[in-house]
Amino acid sequence: MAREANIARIKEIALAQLATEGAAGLSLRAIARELNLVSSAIYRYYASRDDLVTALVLDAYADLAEVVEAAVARARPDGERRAWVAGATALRQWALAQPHRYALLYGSPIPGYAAPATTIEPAGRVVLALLGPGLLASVPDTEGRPLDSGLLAQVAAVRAALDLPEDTGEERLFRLVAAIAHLHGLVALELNGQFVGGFEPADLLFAAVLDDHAERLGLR
Amino acid sequence: MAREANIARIKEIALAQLATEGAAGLSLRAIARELNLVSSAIYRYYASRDDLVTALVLDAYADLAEVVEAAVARARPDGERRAWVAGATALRQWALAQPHRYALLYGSPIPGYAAPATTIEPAGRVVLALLGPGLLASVPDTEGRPLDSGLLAQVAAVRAALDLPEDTGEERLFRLVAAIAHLHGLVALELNGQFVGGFEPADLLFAAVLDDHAERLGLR
DNA sequence: TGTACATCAGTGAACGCGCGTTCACTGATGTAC
DNA sequence: TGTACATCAGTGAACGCGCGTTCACTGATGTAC
Repeated sequence: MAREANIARIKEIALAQLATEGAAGLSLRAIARELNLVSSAIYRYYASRDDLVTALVLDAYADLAEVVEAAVARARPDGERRAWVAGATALRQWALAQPHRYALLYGSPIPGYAAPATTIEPAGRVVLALLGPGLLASVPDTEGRPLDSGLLAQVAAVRAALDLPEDTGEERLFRLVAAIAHLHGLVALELNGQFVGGFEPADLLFAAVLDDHAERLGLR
Repeated sequence: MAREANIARIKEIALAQLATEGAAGLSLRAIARELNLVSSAIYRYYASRDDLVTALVLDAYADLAEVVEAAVARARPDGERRAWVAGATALRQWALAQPHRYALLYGSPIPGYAAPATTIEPAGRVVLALLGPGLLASVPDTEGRPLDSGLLAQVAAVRAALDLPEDTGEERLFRLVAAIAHLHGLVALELNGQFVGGFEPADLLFAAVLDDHAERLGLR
């Protein structure tokens, strides 16, 4: 059907705009122009600019989740540690290759745009992909200082949001959440480059931090 | 002098815009309107929109650095560990109180705006503030696995960029850089809230991670 | 096989709005002699 | 003390451009009988 091909073209052009102008500069008129269409014709495909943005967000989450899932699946035979590193590295590569899409998902919010509730679950899928089917289970449960009870409750909320098994230890989950936050911190630093003038954490630092978390998570 | 008061007013209004419209929506005309000025009058104060943005960026770096420096200085008598936690917490509080300014410095880049070289040094000042006058020295030098040599070189680049003493151990510096990346990762997560639908890492998780880094850095 | 109708992608004009930047200018204030 | 001049904040009009969204419409294609 030509309709689907057109939708694909629209998204493609929209992504190119995202890359050059940023999310705030995404313009339906400019897309129409590039498609040799009259500006109002876009409304046959998306009811509004925000609708298009939402479509891009959903696509990006799905795409990223798939990439991470695939990487984790490929590495799992070599152990959960390798799987963790592979998943995180896949996320980083995806972000480096398509910084505009990463920014769309994890960057500063787009002024005037509020992501609808439909994006919550796909966002969770990325986290689940990083955790993988076996990572959670293979992190040992106790280690180091015990967690504050309030913190336990907070972490339990993540468990609920992600629909993880009831018996997932909060302490394990806490360490995983912290590791994922670290992951995003490094990626953001690398992408925005605003950390220390000109310095990019890059491959090695990234690998070292991942490794460190693997060690502390007790993965093998 | 009235000039300085007007510059202050302009910046004030610009910050308010930043908060509501985001950096991409910052408009000289809107500022003029709010000041009951004709739009061209703004050009008596800033040569262009980008100039104004740069002024806001410089202000934000300076302001943040000051806040962190003060917090670190206050806590130092209680030891370097407290100083680290205090500095990081100050950064987080600043970011939570003024998310738009944090986004201006560490968020996704503003389309069409390239920060001039004059912003590099002020950016470094924030990192230096977090490191504090004594933190670097009080982190023990060796621990755990030795670092890859390429990574050592990368970390040495940070040392040069920040103008740190020649004898600053790379391994120490690496752990500090990683900790700061973690810090930004958590803050970005808390601000953007896009991590796991609706979940915010918040106080306790933040504190636990900071504490963890303090432990691993060997701070007391 | 042929006709009547519905569907739907795309048109073109318009509404009402925004923006950054330039330019020649006015008019008040401050400075030098 | 008074005059001539420079400085400079602010004016108002204009240039040339952008945007999202609505609306009545055309014309081709597909569907039902």
